[in-house]
Amino acid sequence: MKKHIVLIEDDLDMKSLLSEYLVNYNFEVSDFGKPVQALEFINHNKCDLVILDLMLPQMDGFDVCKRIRENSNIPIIISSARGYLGDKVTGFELGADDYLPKPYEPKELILRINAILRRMTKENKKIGDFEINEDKMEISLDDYLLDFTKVEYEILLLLLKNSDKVLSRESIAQSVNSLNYDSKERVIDMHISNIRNKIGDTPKNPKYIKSVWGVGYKFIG
Amino acid sequence: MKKHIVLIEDDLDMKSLLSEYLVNYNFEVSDFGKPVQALEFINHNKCDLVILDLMLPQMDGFDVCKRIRENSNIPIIISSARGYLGDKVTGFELGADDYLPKPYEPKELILRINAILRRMTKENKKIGDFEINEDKMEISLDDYLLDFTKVEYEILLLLLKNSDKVLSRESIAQSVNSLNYDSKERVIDMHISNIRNKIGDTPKNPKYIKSVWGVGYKFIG
DNA sequence: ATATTTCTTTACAATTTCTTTACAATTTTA
DNA sequence: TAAAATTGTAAAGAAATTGTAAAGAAATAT
Repeated sequence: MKKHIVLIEDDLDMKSLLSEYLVNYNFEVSDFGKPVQALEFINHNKCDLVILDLMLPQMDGFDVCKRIRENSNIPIIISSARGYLGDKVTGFELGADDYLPKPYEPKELILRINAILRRMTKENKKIGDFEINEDKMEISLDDYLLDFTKVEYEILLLLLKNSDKVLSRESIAQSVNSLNYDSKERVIDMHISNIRNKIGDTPKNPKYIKSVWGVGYKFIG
Repeated sequence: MKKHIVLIEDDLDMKSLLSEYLVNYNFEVSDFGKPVQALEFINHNKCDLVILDLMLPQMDGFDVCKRIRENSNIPIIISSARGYLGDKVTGFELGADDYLPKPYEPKELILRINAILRRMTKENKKIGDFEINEDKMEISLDDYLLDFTKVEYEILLLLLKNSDKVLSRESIAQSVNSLNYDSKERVIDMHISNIRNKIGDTPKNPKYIKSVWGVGYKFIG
């Protein structure tokens, strides 16, 4: 699936140029000249990465960075004409993931975007006793290939990729394609129950999938 | 806990200089002049990040990068005197996480190390003897993982985050999701009592949660 | 079209958590 | 000091959540 990039850049030419470039590299791009709108957008949409230019009119670029970090953990690449170390320090301290001094070659931006996204979308093959092959849509446990339905596969994959993290039923439903949370909530419990059967896990004293009472489920990594 | 960094650099002066610098920034450092030994080390020890210099004698630097990636997902920062885009492309394609052209300011290396490590290890918050992991919804006391119900967890979290501040029962009820203050006020007292039991605290002469007579409770930070 | 598989809903028992009550102990107020 | 207010908590009751069998609906394959 296309990764969604938010571009914050006040120079109109630069904005459209970069935007186009990113689209050519198969990213979905939402570009903003005004940080306020960008912040609004980030808080209400699923985005994968922010590219933030430091020279912005309304608001200090660092302030934007800080404001993004207040509500979100989304990766941020700061690009700036100012290459001073002090600016870099500030940028990283505010939670930026990379700092790219202008002028830079667009290709390098792509490289850095991909490097960060690669980390984010844990393409980890082995997680605990499980082994994932996303191409084949297969998950094995202790070298034994298990047979999951599509929804079961997606739920287990999500749990595995978020090892130890508590996932609410709602967030599971949202993440799992083809599961809408209009459905009665018990759907997910049912799938979890079936997954547990297939991986030989028990709800009480679980080895892999733990129920978090009143919240959801988590994979024990 | 100290993060363990593997430094691969064949220039002896540079190696010891950088090594010392990193140690000053409170990293644990293992430095290697020969990549073979570094690879061996990485495969048999718990390391958090690799700094790889491209100018190496025995083996092409990119080859080292590739070899590391065959067995490990450890973050790699490539540093190189060659700043050509082509080298960057190769580096990132082989799975590097950052590419830092020489000469660079050591401080910038630190910034980039920290930026990457921040992503890798969602660090637990420590407050006094307590350690919080909000993703996992877990709180430990003196490294001992405690088992709380949802409401208990939320109340304790609130108290911890407001160390030394007196919280009224009403404000606790408001902050804690799923607790409405229509309930009789004693609900919170009850939860506090249960929390105290679990963390081994006594109402009189408390170590952690102090009752503030006529007002509410506070965590003693 | 029919059979099969997968997904969703329902229902109910088992379980866990939350709330209330009640009373003793403590602290403040008068 | 006595009365009033507040706190601590055991125990009981109420409410909410979970597990899953079974049945129905929807999608997919034959």
